[in-house]
Amino acid sequence: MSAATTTAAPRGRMAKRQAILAAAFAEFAARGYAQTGVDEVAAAAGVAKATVYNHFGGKETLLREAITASAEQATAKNLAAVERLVDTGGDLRPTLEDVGLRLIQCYCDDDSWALRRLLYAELAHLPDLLEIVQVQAAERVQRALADRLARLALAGRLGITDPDAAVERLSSLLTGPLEARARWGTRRLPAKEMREVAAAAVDAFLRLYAAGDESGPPQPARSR
Amino acid sequence: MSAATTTAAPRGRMAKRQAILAAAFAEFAARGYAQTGVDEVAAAAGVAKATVYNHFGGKETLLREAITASAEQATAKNLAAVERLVDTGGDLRPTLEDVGLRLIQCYCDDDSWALRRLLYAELAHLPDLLEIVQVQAAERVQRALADRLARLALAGRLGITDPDAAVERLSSLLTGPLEARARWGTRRLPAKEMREVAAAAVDAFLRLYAAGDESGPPQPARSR
Amino acid sequence: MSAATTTAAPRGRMAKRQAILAAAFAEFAARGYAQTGVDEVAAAAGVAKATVYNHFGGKETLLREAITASAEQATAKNLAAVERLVDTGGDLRPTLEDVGLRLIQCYCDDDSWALRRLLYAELAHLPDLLEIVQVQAAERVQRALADRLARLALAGRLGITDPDAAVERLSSLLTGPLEARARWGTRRLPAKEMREVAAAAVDAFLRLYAAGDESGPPQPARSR
Amino acid sequence: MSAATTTAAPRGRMAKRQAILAAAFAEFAARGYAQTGVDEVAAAAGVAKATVYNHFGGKETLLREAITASAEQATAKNLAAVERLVDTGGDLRPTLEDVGLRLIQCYCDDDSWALRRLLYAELAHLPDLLEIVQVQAAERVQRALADRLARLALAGRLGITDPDAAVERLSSLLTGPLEARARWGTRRLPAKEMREVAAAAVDAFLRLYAAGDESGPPQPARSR
DNA sequence: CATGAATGAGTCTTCATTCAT
DNA sequence: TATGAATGAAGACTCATTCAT
Repeated sequence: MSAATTTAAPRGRMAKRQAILAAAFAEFAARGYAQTGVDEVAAAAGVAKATVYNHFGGKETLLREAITASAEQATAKNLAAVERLVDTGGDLRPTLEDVGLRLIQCYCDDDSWALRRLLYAELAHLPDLLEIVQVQAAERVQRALADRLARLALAGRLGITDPDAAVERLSSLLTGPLEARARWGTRRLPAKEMREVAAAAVDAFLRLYAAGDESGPPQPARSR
Repeated sequence: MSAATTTAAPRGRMAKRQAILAAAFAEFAARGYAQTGVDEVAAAAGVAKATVYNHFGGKETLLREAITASAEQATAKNLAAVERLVDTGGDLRPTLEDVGLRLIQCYCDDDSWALRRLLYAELAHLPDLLEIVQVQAAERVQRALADRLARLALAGRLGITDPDAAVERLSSLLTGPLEARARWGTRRLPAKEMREVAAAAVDAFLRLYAAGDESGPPQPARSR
Repeated sequence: MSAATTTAAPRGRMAKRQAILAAAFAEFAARGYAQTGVDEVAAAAGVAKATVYNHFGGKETLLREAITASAEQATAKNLAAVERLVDTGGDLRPTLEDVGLRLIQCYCDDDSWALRRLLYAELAHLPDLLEIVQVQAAERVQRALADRLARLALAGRLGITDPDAAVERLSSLLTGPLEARARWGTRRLPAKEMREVAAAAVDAFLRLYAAGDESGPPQPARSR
Repeated sequence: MSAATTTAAPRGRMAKRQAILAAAFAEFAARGYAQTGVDEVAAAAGVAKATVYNHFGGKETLLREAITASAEQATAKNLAAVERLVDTGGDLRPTLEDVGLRLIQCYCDDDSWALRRLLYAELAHLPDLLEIVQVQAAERVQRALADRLARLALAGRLGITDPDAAVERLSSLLTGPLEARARWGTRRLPAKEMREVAAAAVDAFLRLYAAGDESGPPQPARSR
């Protein structure tokens, strides 16, 4: 998507719509929503400015739809990663490390950083964006991951009582270190460092939730 | 600071400067940098628009200085929290929970969310802001916390080999859950939930780094 | 052109461009470049301010193009006057007086004064304007006049050796008195006075360059 | 005067006033009246901005007084040149050439060009400036020159009937070529070229007004 | 439907001028 | 009187949006 800046004029109508969306996300991500003019988006998409209005009606809708589309793509990638968390019968650690690494790669993707930047920047301005991303994207991934962990617990491979709490811990251990290490998206993490973070997170996670260890989280039922 | 929107006209020159900075941060945080006019900042600070330019020379400098000032305040609060991590001789858990809770409170402070929003939003636009906040604020707190943990390890109270890695884990466990729970700053966490998160994080941390447990992190020396 | 201040909204695109140019020259001439706002030019042209920017990109370009256009018009008028200097076979004096009077009328035209005012005022600011006017306008007229005088000399009607020097003298005698008499454009010269100046200049010129009189200018080849 | 840009802080009150006037003329001449801020004048004069207002009350007065002062200096120089036009008994030509050259030098002085630029630029804006310069400066010089020519005519050295007309011709021949040659003040005339112009003008003048030649100007009494 | 052209509202910035010390 | 600070009015320029073709 970040490569859609210059496109050969698309022929179909839907192709034009897609080109505009892609250009919009790329430009907004590069310079920020307010700093990007509709002209620039139109130019990057290879259409006239008025065409953007014909398709989306206004700049705000354009942002909303561009963010929604991007969030959907990101969610799909995350879900694909989670779906690799299957019990192969062997050691769990390499499987978890693989999934962890893939989730980290999703998190560190350029578009992913751009999406978070746009969200943070415009949250105060467009609060309903939160709904889209929180409910449609983040929670779906969390739920899918919780499902898989619950299944592994049922199978006796992990000592998990509260899958939601376990997911929260695993996610925190995976993504917590990334903001600082990737300097909020301005530095590209080398693959080696990603693997280290994944390994460290999975190691801690396994020590916390070893099979047969029912000590789990100490709090009573979580209040959420 | 978020209450300084309407101020009785301050008398000294420095007082005016401070009023402008406070107003700028509050207004930028509320509506975003690009969406906020210098007029609005000036009005909120109770000065004329030109006075803002006399003091700061332009809108961008205003943002820079407002962010720097806010980051300094946030850093001071964080450091104060870290400094409460002293070995009282008794059980470590309540001390860690107290410090953890305070760090969470810092993280969940309105100004803190506002600061992160502004940073995320303008990072692409003003990359040097990262230096200020990353080096002057985040790393300083991390280092201070690592120092304290190292001291506790030396005293045999924690089984820590690599203090930096331990800090990374503790921070992740403490702040990782907050973005989703606080809905990126649009929901105010109840005190009870903060305590829960702190307790859960400290519990996991203590289980990972129990005294005498030298298993610690599995990787060799971290590559950063 | 100085009457184009209020125009019925022109329909074509070029018509709008011309209207803006005319309005710009009139307004700049009336109040000076710096004292005239783009709003005023736009209002006088009957278009929106942004339209001015769509066409010319900025205030400075607007001035440049307005001056260029005006200089072209003035040059055309001057050249038309010069072209009337043809050898009718009869007495040369009335022909020269007619041409001289026309040149004086060009010089004393309101737009002509305005053009000189703008040029003088902005020369330090926009030095390349000199090129436009000096080369494209003044020198073209001088050359055309020199050509005609040379032809008359060849025909034995005037005793001219160096046509450039002769033109310099004729121009000086014609326009030299005008600045003071017209009070630098703030006073409109009566037709009678124009005729007097023309007659006096031509009389002196004819006495200096009577046919058969080869005394001419005393210097050797001019050093320019 | 054009060297007064940086001044050691003057001590007396009048010295300060003079420094401000000199700085004002220099700055106005360099960048134009509207483009020059009062700050810049104050800085160039080495005083505070408010001091300028204490002395002159406003920017417009500052321009008026600076122009007046400069015009007085220019007039003095011109009058000094004219006063050298005395009958030495010998050939008139070298004397006239000397005076003519000096007048040309006055005309081509940097301050002189700057003065004309400012006048032209602000004439529409401040019409009373014309009075100052036209009456106090130009006409005084013309009258002084007419007086001298009349005296030479009375002495039988020149064939002049109407001294005003003769002055008009002499002035035109002297200064007419200068605008184009000096490119409206943007090119500095070499001394050789000044001498050429002076010689050519005087030669023409002497041929027009040779002693005993009473043909003079052909018109009836001039209508001014 | 796609587009080039036009626009009105809004923003940053400057500057002549005044005031308190 | 001289000055540093403050200000209100004004101006250049931009941009999201609409209209005529």
